Amino acid sequence: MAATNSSPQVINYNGATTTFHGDATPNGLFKLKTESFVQRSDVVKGSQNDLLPRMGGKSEVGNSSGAGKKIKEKKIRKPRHAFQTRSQVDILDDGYRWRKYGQKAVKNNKFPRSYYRCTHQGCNVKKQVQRLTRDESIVETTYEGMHTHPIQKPSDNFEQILSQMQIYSSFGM
DNA sequence: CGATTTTGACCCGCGC
DNA sequence: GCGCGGGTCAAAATCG
Repeated sequence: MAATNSSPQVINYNGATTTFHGDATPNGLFKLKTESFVQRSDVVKGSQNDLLPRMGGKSEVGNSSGAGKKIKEKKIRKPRHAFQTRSQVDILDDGYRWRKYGQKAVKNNKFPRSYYRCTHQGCNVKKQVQRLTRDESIVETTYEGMHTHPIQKPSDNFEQILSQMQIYSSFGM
């Protein structure tokens, strides 16, 4: 469901308030509709969140093949950026294709959290969307990783173009 | 028919 | 050591 490619009706940042927290860009390209800034040092905490070998996953029921050995690689910091967008829909399309791979309910929140993943080959960008119980109109989107491929979506909104432009300027490295 | 969604099960880290 | 919370994957179901 939700938006499909070549869909005439796509939910964009139309009248949505986006709040960025985490790594701010030195460039003043952030001229989007920023109403209120929320400070949250919850992004990129002092923890090692490198790429784990294989955590969650059930290969086979009752399968205990002791062959999973993996050495710990270097601790690479995972770029995690939280975005708070004020929208009525959780499906905020940023121009990329996402495939939902899970949904879990949070204890503090009444609404479940959705996990999305980029359907690109080699692009392991993850994104999670969570609705705030306090404000059902507020959606917290956390992006993990960065895209390295052009957007294959008809972006008719200038704001979107600016958004991706600034993203490339900051993370496109 | 293919891609994507949906739901349940499984796993890991941490706390107690 | 066990429990809780959070996160991921896999198979089945559904949409286009």
